[in-house]
Parts: sequence; structure tokens; C-alpha cells
Amino acid sequence: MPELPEVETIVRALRPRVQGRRLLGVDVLDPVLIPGLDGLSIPSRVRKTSRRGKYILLELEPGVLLVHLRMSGRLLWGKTPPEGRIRLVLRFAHGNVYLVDQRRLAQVKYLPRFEDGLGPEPLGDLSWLPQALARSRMPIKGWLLDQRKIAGIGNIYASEILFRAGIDPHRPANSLTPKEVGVLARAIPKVLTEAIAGKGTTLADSEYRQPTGELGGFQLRLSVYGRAGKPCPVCQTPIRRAKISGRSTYFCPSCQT
DNA sequence: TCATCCCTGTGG
DNA sequence: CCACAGGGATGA
Repeated sequence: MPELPEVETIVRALRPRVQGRRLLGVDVLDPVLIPGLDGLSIPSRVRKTSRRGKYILLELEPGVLLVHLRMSGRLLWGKTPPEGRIRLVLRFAHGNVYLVDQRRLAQVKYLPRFEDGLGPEPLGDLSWLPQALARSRMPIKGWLLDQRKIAGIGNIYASEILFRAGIDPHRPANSLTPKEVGVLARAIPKVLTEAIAGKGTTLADSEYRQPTGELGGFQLRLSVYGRAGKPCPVCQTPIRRAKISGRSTYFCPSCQT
């Protein structure tokens, strides 16, 4: 479930709690293979806490603990175990990080170093965007979801970004005009930073929580995602839902062309 | 670029 | 019962 804004919210909350602290132990409660974990020597100081795309990185001494929450993972901070299916506990002197994961799809790895095939971050320089889009015939919605092309955008924010940019999600990436690419390049960081400011999106049936257990707030600001049949906030035309790149996609058939 | 799978739960 | 859920790897 978590996309870049949710992961960033989680990392920002965990950083002051674990960065610079000594990781005293790792308990694996769900019998699922966690690659490399047997090579982790404890205790190990957390040198740095960061995000790359939708990955959470805890840089240790040595190596890096990588967490990807996939669909239903949560990282919760506390002194006592929270409700839910706890898969992993990272123990510190003053509290613990719990990985709770209903669907057990989350991935945890301990690697000597983080190497990724991820595309550039969407909050950085986007001057490369026109060239990259010109090389692809994928529908722009699917292109935004492809982590090798741009890292961190997921299904909610792909719909929200394209609404903000006024671009039909079906459009082939290479069909966007230079002007449209410019509008898109501004919409991407705008939507994502607003969502970070809102502490992420917690839908009604969503698993996402901040590490404190609090809900996100950006669900109140969504324009199209999950709103099929409801009026477009700009022109009142009913929002439509379609399947693009195998995922539900929401858009305004009037504003997005 | 699509279907399929991973896993579990919920809602129609 | 089937469809679907904010992700992504894989193989055709």
C-alpha cells in the first residue's frame, strides 16, 4: 500500500527514534526467509535511516537492512507488541520497530550494500523526463508506475498526478506534447509533496499507518482515486474508472485529455 | 505488455 | 463464489 509519501512519512518518524542508536536484536516471528539476516552481527549501530523509491533503508555497521512494505506492511514504533501479524521485531534499548504485515508480502533483506535498478527520484531534478517519455509507447499511467523509469509513484498518486496535469492516463507516453510534459513535471512533485505534508493516504480499508499508529490525512485531499461515479472536483463530470496496466485507474473524462 | 503468482482478507 | 486491494517479480 505505501507509496513514496507514505514511506517518506514512515522514515521521517523512525529516523529520530533509531538513527545513531544501537540495534540490539532482530526477532523473526514469521517463518519466512529473510535473505542475509544470518550474516548480521548484533549489536550494530544504525548509521542512517533513509528512503529510496518505496524502499526503507537502515544503514548498519556494516551492511544495510532493506524493508519493502509492498501492499499491507506497517512499521510501528513502540515498547509493547501492537495488534496484527507481527513478522519482525527490531529491538532497541528504548523501544522496538515492529513489522506488521497482514498479507505477508513485505520483503526484508540484509545486504552488504544497496544496489537497485530503480529510476530517478520524482522529487529531484526532472529535466530528463521529456527524453525518457519520448522513448516509450506505454500508457502514461503505466509508465509512472514503472519503478525502473521513475521510483516511488504507485497506483493512487499516478491517478492523482495525471488528474492534476489534465492528462488522460491512456495516452502513450511518447504522445505527450512538450507543453504537457512540462505540466506533468510540475504535477509530480506537487502532488507528492502535498501528500507527504498530509502524512500519506489511509483509505477506509487501508493498512497504512504512521509508525505512531496514527492514520494519514491525505485521503481527504484525493481528487479522483477511489471516487468512481462521484463528481470531478473541478467540472462535476462523474469520475470514471478503467483498468490500465492491470491496475484500477481513476480519471475525469472531461478534464483529462 | 500482459497474465500469473505471491498472500490474506473483505465486500459485492 | 468472484473481484479486488495502495506492489512487484517473472515468464511468455
